[in-house]
Amino acid sequence: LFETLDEAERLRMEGRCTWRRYSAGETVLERGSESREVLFIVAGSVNILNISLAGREVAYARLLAGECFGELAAIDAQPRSASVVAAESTLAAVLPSAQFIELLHEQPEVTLTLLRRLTAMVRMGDVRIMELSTLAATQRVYAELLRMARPDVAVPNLWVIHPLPPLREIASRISTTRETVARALSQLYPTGLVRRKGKSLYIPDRDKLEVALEALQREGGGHHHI
Amino acid sequence: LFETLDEAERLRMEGRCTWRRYSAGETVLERGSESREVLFIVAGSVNILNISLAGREVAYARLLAGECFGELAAIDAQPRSASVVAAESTLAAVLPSAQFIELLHEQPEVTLTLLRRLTAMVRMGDVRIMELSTLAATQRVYAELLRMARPDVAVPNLWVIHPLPPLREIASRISTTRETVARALSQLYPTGLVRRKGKSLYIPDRDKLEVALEALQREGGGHHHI
DNA sequence: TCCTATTTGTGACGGCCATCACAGAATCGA
DNA sequence: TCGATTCTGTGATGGCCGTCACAAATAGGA
Repeated sequence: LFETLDEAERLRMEGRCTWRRYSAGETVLERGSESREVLFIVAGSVNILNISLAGREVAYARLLAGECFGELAAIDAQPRSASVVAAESTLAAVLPSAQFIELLHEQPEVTLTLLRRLTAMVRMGDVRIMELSTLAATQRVYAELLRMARPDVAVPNLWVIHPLPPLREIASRISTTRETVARALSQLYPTGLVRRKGKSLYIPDRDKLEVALEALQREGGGHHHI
Repeated sequence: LFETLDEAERLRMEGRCTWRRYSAGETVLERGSESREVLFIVAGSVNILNISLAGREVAYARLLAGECFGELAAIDAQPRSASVVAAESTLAAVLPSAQFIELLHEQPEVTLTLLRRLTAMVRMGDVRIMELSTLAATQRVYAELLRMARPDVAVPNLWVIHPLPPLREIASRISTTRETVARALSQLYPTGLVRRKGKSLYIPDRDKLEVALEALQREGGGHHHI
C-alpha cells in the first residue's frame, strides 16, 4: 500500500504507528468490535475469517508480511466485518484511523492503490459467491487446487502446490469438510491429473485439470447442485 | 456518487457523457468484455448478475436511478466481472474511463465516496459468502425476507415487503430454486410469522422471525449443512 | 529413539434440496 | 372479455455430501 511513498514519508508514517506482537493463534481483531485502526503486517501472517453461530469457520483470506488489513472499518466507521487471527508469531504496525484518513487526503497515490485493493477484494468475493452458488463441493476443490498452484521453478509446464496446507484449511476456504477434500483428491489421483509427494502436490497438466473442471460445470456434474 | 459536487461540476461531467437508452431485458454489459466506461443510471433500473456455464443465474444487486456501475473495470482495467441487464426501460449516462480517473484526481471527495461504496460492496459480499457457507437454503430464505422488509408506513412494528418480487428472483439472490422459496414460505404461513395479502408480505413480529432464524443457525437446523 | 498429537483415508448412513412434473392462480394484452 | 403467458404450490424421486466413526500414517518433541 505504501509502495508509492518515498522513504521520508514512510518513516513519518512509521512514527505514528504503535507496534504490537501477536503469538500464533492469538486473536488480533474480533468481528463486530468497535476498533477502527489499520494494521500493517511487518513480519508473520494472519488469517481473515469468521465463525458461524454453529461453530463453522469460514476463511476469507490469508495475509502475509507487507500487507494490511482493517481498512474497511477505518473508511466507513462500521464495526469489524471479520475476525483476524495470527497464523504464526506476527509483528504488526498499528495506525489510528484518523491518521489513516489524513494520509489518504495527503497522498492521492495511496488512495488509488487502496481503490485498486478494494476492487480486487470485490472481484474475489464475486468469484467466490459464483463458485459457492454454481459449483458442487468436489468441483470447488478442483478450482481451489488450480488457484493454489504455482509454476515449478525447475520443470516447465509443471505446476506445484507447496507446501500443501492441511486439508481442513483448504476445506474452510471453499466451505466444505476435510473429508470431502480428501475424497476429491483420492478420486483425482488415479486419473493422473495430480500427484502427491510428501508435502507437495504436483499438477503435470494444468490445462487438462481445467478442462475436467469445466466439463463438470457444464453438465452440473451429472445433475444437481444449482 | 456525485452528491458532493456542485452544480457547475455536475454539468461539466454531464457534458462529457454520452447517453444510451436500453429497453427492459436488454444486456448493458457482458461479463468478460473489454469496455471500461462507467455508467450512471438516470432513469430506470438494472440487475447485476452472472450466468454459470450450466445456465444458472446468480444475482449480485439491483441498482436504481441515481446509482452507478462499471467502476471496477475503470479502476483496475480488467474485464467486466459481471453482466448487467436492464430491469426496465433505462436511460444511462456513459462516462469514458479516462474521464472518470481524471475526475477522481480532481475531486478527492468523489474518491472518498467511491471508497465507501466499494467498502460497502466488500462487506455485502462477505455477508453473502458467510450465508452461503453456513446457512441452509430454507434459512437463507428467512434471512432474505428480513433483509427485504421495510417498516410499514401506517402501523408501527409492522414490517412489509411490497411489492414481493417473483419467487424466482428471490431464489436467484440467495442461490436456490423458486420451489424451495415457495416451500419455505408455505411452512412459514402457519406459524403466523409472515402473512401474505396480494403482492404484499407482512411480517407482524420481526424480532420473532429473527429469533427463529438464529435458533436454526445455532443447531444447524437439526443437523447438516456446513 | 519412542510417544503423542495432528493429519489423512474410507466406510456407512441419512437428510436436504435440486430436479421433474403438473395443476391451479394470477396477471396482462388485446 | 377472454386467451396466453407467467407465477405459484406441492408431490415424488434420487444423489450429493455432511456427519460420525475409526484406523493408518505422518509429524514433532523431549
